[in-house]
Amino acid sequence: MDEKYFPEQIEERWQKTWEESGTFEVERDPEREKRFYCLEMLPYPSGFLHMGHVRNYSIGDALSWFRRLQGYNVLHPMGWDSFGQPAEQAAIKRGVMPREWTEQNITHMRAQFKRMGFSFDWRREIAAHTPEYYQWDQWFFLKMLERGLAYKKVSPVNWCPAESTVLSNEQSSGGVCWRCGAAVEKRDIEQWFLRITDYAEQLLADMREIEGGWPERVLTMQRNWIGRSEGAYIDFQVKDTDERVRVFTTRIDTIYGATAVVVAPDHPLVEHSPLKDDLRRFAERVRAASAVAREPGAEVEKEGINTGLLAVNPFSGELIPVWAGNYVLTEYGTGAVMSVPAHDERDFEFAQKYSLPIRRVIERISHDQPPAERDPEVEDQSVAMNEAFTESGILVSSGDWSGKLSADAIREMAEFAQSQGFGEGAVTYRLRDWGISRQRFWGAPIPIIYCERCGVVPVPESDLPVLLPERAEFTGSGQSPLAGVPEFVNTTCPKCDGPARRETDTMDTFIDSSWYFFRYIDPRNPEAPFDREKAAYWTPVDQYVGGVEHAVMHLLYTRFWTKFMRDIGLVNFGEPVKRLMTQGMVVAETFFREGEDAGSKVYINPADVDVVRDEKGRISSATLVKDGQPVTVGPFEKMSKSSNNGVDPNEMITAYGADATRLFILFAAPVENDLRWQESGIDGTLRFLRRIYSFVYRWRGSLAGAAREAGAAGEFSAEARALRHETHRTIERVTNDFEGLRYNTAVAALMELLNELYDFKAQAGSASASDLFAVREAVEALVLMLAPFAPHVAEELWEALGHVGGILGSGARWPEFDRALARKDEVEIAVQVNGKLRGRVNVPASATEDETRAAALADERVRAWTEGKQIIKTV
RNA sequence: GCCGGGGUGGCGAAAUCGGUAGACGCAACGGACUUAAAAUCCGUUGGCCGUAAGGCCGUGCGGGUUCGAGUCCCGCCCCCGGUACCA
Repeated sequence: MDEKYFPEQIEERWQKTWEESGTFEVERDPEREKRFYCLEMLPYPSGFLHMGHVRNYSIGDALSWFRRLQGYNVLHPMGWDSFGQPAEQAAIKRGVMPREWTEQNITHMRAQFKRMGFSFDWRREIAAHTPEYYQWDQWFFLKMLERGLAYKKVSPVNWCPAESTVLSNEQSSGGVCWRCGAAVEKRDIEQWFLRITDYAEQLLADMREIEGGWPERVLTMQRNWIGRSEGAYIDFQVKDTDERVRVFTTRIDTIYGATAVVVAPDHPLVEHSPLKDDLRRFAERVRAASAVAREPGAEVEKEGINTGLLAVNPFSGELIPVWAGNYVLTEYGTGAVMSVPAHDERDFEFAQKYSLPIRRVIERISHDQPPAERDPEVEDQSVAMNEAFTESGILVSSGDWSGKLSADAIREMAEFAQSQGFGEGAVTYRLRDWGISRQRFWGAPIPIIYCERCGVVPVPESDLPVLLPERAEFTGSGQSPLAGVPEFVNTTCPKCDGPARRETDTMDTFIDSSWYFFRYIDPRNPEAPFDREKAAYWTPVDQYVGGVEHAVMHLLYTRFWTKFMRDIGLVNFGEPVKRLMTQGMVVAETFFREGEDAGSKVYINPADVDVVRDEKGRISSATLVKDGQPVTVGPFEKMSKSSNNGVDPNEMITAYGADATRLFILFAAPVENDLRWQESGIDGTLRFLRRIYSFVYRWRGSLAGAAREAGAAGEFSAEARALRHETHRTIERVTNDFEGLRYNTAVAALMELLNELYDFKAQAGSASASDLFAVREAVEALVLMLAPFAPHVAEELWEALGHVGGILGSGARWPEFDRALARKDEVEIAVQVNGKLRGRVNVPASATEDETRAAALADERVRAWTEGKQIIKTV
């Protein structure tokens, strides 16, 4: 141990020790029932670690250390989400092959991870782009195909024009590409789908199992995304044709108020319209308009055309017009609605614009008077209503159904429709099947062969993996580069041996990440994706940590995938993750100058800026170091290339050490909050590490001989008792904070304990045996509790305190607190008179209410406020 | 619009059950040490009034419950995230 704290030396030394002694390598051990699977979302190997990564993995790493110290067998693995777009972009731009590019990046990033000192079991490392991994993607695909869960169809799909590829609904949420933000277009393309909709009901119902363990907002987002809607299908006969138009409604009770049927512009029914040419033009226009990315919240003007067709309301027999409207969506429900202007806002707006009748058929329930039956002759309420009445109530002007409550009518009318053969109760979902075909090279090939004679033939399991070729032409044309590799495309049919062609699309990379954490438990298994026994021991994941941006992508897909794995007998549960933590972003100040073009900004890296602060510490101005001229101070933004406000973790490690960097990132804000990066903050945590280091340095000689048993230390002085109280109280707080992942307060508690140690009156070298015992107890607890945050320095200090073999190797355990010691034997009670703080008194913790009251009343200041008054009180 | 989460010092934040608001840290200011700087150590730091003792005010706004409200209830405002012609 040096006199001064040099993070670099310490960190290098312990990283080497950990690696050599396999400190974080674990095996399934059925004897050890206490096991813990701690997982963080695997990174895309972009080549560089950023602060978001550091935060993500520091959170998981701290928890892993905590559980290890508690005696758990902890699985904490790491791997690479190494298929994907950027590798292919690099190939297009710079001609480097995706595999080469990716593997270089992995090498570089792995070294960065090691430099952070994260406690991964590196023997279990996996990478999605290796055939040993992606063959199981292909295997799962074949299993889904067998079970009818994978199918191919032509459908309008989301197309990202910037990246020339198809996206799933989840990946184009909000009408923009999840990766690049480009407005998504619709294209008709034949592609493979997975029937995630078969699991819609389970995905909703099983949320009960993870409620409390997952953030409420993630569950809400998934619930909304699945979008379950209960209602009924109703068929309207179209006059003078054999066609029926089927609508979906959740408000069948309002059907007597339907004054039109409105269909989507490209609904098949419009072919029967006498105005079909106009309608086709209308459909074109609507289609073009919807391809433009819209501002969220911007409402599109409702437009429609009367098709000239008439439909029969099956309940009332009434003939109503059929319109085509831009507000009816092809992809939801049946692409057709019954328009009830009186009771639906959209229909109301549409009816007003096109002067359709508005007929009220639901009244608010009133206890004073029965609902008035409307005069059928004057039933148009266009004047009387100035907005739609969308609540449920009691039916009026609805034939035999009048007088019923909405809830009853909804049920009974659906049953009636079914018995009459013109409808049925139904549940629809917003969730669509998962389109997984990508016109990409850098992904797992879809294991399908097209034979002229046999048609679509799955690749036999024994022929897996379907290997990606080493090279291809990268043009960015929108067709898979695989199509241009004849030795890949041309093959023979597994059934008839005749000439055949391979599927050239690859799988969505979200398939890789849907089950990767099961591969960690058995990463080299050549026979199966993983061993069931091993899975039964390690999974489900106890704690998962990652960004919230995956709420309706990865986190939904992986729940679906797990349910499928359960159905084919690989696991015996349907929820892969018990607890989920979504960490906040790392944000930093931005600085910029006006660019050449009006309104454009040139962002300047914070490292190149000098800031001037006013006496309150607020930034008052900033100048560019290079030229001394002022720059504009912008808002805090997520660290990114585009805002040029990223901080390189490598530079932080060089300047402050991995320990201080990790400690700061966990201390500066609660894990779910955004974290404002301020370099001065990391100074504070470095200071804390230096203080604890120099304290141990000063005391280690004296502590070496200190008693390890409280009894041997004899009587404790008041100060030693107070220190022991602080120690045990801190252990209690920190332990509880770990359970709730409240790292910021855990670190604060450690800082407080260190402050107590600095305030402790005894000096190293002259302390009594009992003082030494109290200090030793405090320091050892402090060092062990520091290990999850700053493992290198904790190891160094643990060794300095006389322990051999490293923290985990020495058999150290998370400190236990003594409940009696954690409680104070004397408490300060604040005395309030009429709700105002008037004094403080110290009483023994065991004091009765009467004693406390007496003590309170004896206090001078309290007496001054209670003099001559009657007293009624509580404690 | 709807759903979810928030609003506490100059800043990040704390207050786990309705009981001392602002722990811990940053920044700032003052002091010690130093030829000097860095580092380190000590102190001050929500606002107002007061020489002081002390008092008053203070957790987005307005009400309410309570001996007592950052915390509970009612009504608003604002911010962040998600999402939408979803029938």
